[in-house]
Parts: sequence; structure tokens; C-alpha cells
Amino acid sequence: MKEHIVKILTDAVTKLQSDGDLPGDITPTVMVERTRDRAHGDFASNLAMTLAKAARCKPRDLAEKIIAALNTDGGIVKVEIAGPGFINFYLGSDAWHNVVGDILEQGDNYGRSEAGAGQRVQVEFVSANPTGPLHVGHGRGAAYGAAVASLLAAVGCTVHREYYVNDAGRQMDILAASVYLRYLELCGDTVIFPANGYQGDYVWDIGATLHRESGDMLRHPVSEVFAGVPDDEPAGGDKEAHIDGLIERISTLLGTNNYRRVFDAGLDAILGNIRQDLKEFGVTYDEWFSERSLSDTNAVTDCIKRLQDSGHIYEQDGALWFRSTDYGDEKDRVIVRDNGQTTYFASDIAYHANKLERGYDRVIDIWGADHHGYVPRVKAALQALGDDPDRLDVLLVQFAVLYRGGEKVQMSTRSGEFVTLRELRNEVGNDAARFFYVMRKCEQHMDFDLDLAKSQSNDNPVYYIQYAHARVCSVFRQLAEKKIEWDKDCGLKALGTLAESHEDELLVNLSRYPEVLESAAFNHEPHALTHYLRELANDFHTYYNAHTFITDDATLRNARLCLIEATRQVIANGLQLLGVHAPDTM
RNA sequence: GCGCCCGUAGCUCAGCUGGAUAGAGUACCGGCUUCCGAAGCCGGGUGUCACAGGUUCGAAUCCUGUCGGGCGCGCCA
Repeated sequence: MKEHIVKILTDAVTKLQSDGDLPGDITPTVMVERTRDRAHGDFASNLAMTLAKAARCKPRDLAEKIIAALNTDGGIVKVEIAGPGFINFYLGSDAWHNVVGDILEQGDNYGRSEAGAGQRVQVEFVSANPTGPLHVGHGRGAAYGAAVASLLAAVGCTVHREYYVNDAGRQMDILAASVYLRYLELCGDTVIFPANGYQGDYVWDIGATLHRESGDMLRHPVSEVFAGVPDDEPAGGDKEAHIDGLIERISTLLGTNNYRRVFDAGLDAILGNIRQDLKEFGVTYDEWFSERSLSDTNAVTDCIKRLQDSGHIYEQDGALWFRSTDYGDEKDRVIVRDNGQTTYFASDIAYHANKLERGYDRVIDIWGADHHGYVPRVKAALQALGDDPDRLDVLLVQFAVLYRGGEKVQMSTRSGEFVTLRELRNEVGNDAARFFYVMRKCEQHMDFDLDLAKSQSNDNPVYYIQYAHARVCSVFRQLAEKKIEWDKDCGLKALGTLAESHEDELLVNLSRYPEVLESAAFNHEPHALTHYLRELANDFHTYYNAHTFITDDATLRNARLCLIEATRQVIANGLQLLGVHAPDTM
């Protein structure tokens, strides 16, 4: 419908140009929008106002000329000029009826489109270090990333969902050391746990599994483990030096194979836990990309060499620096430390170069907002490598702060007293968590009200929408109980009997759904869908209270049943994209 | 100090890439069930769109500055 109006307006301008009423050298962008207020018709265009200057006449006069040149057919019953020069289009109510047939025919596919067909998009999200369970901050990235990916797929993009597994690097070594020390304690030794170690209970669990499977086989005297290790911070030393020293001692004592065994015990347990957690949360991936695989294939050293050969690397203080300031970063960055180890950034350059090499049209990274300072250096590196940094979109997700009983819930990763995603899911349920996480646009700080999310009341938007769905199902159950058949074809032919204002409202909003999807997908804004669904549910509940669907008038009844079934279908489709269930009963 | 994000009703937030009288939910008050689920519906009122300039037919929306809040500025990941 919208496209149709754009077309006839474009034709009208062309006609005016050939008649000499408009300068021929302008190519207007014709914009048609849904009106906010239906008193202004169904669609409106600001065309006359944008062209007024070029045409050298008043917007309203120009609007009149445009309307005179307009070929109105196909459902448009009235066109009028309003306000400063808007052209408003009024559609006959029967113009909206087709949407019901479309929805019932297309079912689960209604709203999907080919707008993004041919575009290959990669969405990388969560990618939390496998050093501990996912916490509520990761949950937002998970729900948001999954929704963005689903939306893009719904508009025809070929979407690749990926999790980047940081299975290499110092953080993982710290985890391995933490696991080993807990293991020693379970062997009966007394150790002073490092301030910088991972303190969570899950580390005990991993140590226990290791102890159960290996017995004392990996045990070394505590005195040897701590021999020559610099003092920890509580003892007046440096906690970083302390933990690095411990890692060094432990890997030496254990040897390559046994160290790898401890390391992998931690990695496998935690990554397995993360995968399970996400799966239960309804978040799935096409690929779990291993950071370690980059070093195994020399991708990191190759990248460094490419940068060196192209003159973007220099040496200073024993380290290798990437001159990212050449591309707008605020300072240069180290990629190889003076101890010879490559930095995390070096892996990330290789990883992003790898992504672009894979040929995606767009690469989307979803990061926590605390990593925002990282964006310029990654883009700089891609540019230095001769890639197009604009193919990479980094979406920054702001923090979610939990509230319980009006009080902020405190979180701290290292001390182990964080709130995990699993705890959140257990408390409020997957549906509420998925929905609440995407209710706000990603750059908005989020207050996550736990009490609201788990309340089974009308305050809770998830329940409100799900209830609308269940209510439609309930109507059809009632129908079956009364042994009445729903004659769909009869109903579709009788849609003209739907003349109530509530029905009109519902029809218009149902027809908006594809537009909402497209805009939400390309703008990466799943919150637009949550708002839309709430409005649609509201339209339905209002309609439900105002009119009876199961009436004696069979023609009217069948038509109304078509309408509410279409509503149910759209709610189900929308919730499905958000990863929220559409229940038949509640 | 520099950089990114945010500032709209008492509270939580929309505002469709510059449009018409700035909207929802919640809270508060009152009403609606012999009938399809009251987890619902209807009615009742609130705004210096943080502030000051600028751009134009037109600004909550775009630009600049100021103020306030969050986050980030490692040879950590």
C-alpha cells in the first residue's frame, strides 16, 4: 500500500515536470509515512513541502497541483491537503481487509520479506571469556544479539551466528592456576589463594572433578608450587606478578601435557556450562570460533607480518607497536609484549581480518559498552590491512542493572558474588528475561526490575502479550466446546462485515507488522518489535471486551474469527523472533 | 583532562532517521463480569522535551557549546 502511494506520487511529479509545472532537473525523494493520528488519514506525504522551494510556490498550492495530477485508484477514497502542506491519503476500510487473508495464508511466514535477500551477515555476540559462568550482563548481549540475528534472517539476510571463544591467553592461565590450587586443597594441602585468582565456587567444582578423575597424580608439594613466586598483594607485593609467577611454576611442575589437562578441565567445564546456559535460554549459534585456532594456523603472526611489511609497526621498549594513530586512534597499541607474547589485540586483529575474508557483506559485533574504546583500534587495524572498516558494525550494549525490592542488586565478577544468567532465568523465567532484555534500545542503560519481570500480573508486558495469544486460543476452545465450526473461507469472504472501529484499528496494525520488522531489523532495534506487540495486544484486549466473537450471526462470527486468528498469528510470529513462547493457555 | 553513551510526565521508557495538538506503561482515583479467561476493559492529568545558541517553511529529533549521570582511557583480557 505504502509502495503504491509512493509510486503514484512519483508519477504525478513526473507528469508535472513534463507539463512544465515543475523544474525538470530535480529528483525528489518521495516519502510516505503512516499518520500518527488517523484524523489525518492513513498515509501522509510531505512531498509538497520539500519541493516548494524548487518549484517556487507555496507548499499548499503545489500540493493542489500534485493532487490534480494524481492517479488515485486502488483503495484510495480521499486525498486532501492539510496543515502546512501535507498530502493525506484516506483508504477505504476494505483496503485493509486483504491483510487478514495474507496472514492466514502465509502463517508463520507472514511479515518475513526478501528486503535483505543476498546479504550475508555475521552476528558475533556474547563471546564471554570462558573463565566463569555467564552473568546478567552477558544475558543482555545474548538476548539482544539473538533477536537482531533473528530479525535480519526474517527480512531475508543470510545470517551466521558466531561465538568467539577466548580459549587462549593469560585469563585462561589464571583460571588454570585457580583450578589447580583448589585441586591441591582437595588433596588436603593448605594454600593461600591468590588475590587475583578466580574465587567462585565453580572453580572448586572443577577442582573436585579433576581430583576425582586424577587422584593425587597431579599433586606437587605446595612449597615447590610457591617457590620463588613474588609476594601477593595482601603480603605487600604485586598481585599481577604473584599470579604470573604461580602460572609459571605450575606449568613448569606439571609439564606441557598435564598443564594442558588442568587448563582444559577448566575450559571444558566452563564452556560446556556456557553452551548449556545459552541453549536453555534459546540462544543458538552456527559456529563457536576458537581463538586458539588462530595461533594454530599462524593467522596472528601472519597478520603481524602483513602489518610490518606495510610499515605500520615499530619497535619501542622491547615491544612491537601498531601505529593505530595513523587511522584516528588516540594512541598506538602494543601487539607483541616485551616478553614476546602477543596481546589480546593481536588475536583480535587476526580474528576480524578472518571474518572479513570469509566474505560477509556485513559483520556485526555486539560488545559490552565498557569495550567502546576498543572500536577505533580494531577499525584502524582493518584499514591498515587494506580492508574496508565500514563493513564492520560494532553495536555497544549498555549495562543492565538489576533491581529487587527497589534496591540495586550488587555484582562483582572477581569476588564470585555475581548474579548469574542462570539465576536470573530461574528467578524470572526465560520468557520474561528474553523480553525484558530487548525492551530497551541497546545504547540505553537498563533498569531490570526483577519483581516486575516475575510478577504474573497486568503490570508485566510479557504476560500481557502472551495473555492475548492465549485468549484467542481460548476462544477457539470455547467454539469447539459449543460444537461450532469455524468456516474460514466464509469468513474471508465476509470481511466486509467488519466495520467496527476496534476492528479497523486491529486491521491497520496487523498490516503494519512487515514494516515494523523491516525497520527493526535494519536498524538493529528489537525494542521496536516489543512495543509493537504490546500495542497489538492492547488492540486485541480492547476489541475482546467490546465485542463478542462467538455470535449467532454465522457470517459475522466467521469473519471475526478470521480476524482474531490473524492477530494470534502475528503475535506468535513476533514473539518467536524474540525467543519468547506464545502459550495456548496460561 | 580526553573519548563514547544517556538526559522527554512522580517512576520506567517510546517518539518511526526533520513534520501536524510530544505519547505508552506504571503509580493514584473512580467505574465495568447472569455472556468467548477480570492476567482484561473504560474514564480521570500531568511536561521550561536538561540549558543556551545555530541550521529552515518547521527541531524532542540535525550542528556547536554548557551543565548533570554512566562507562572507558594497561606491554589485562
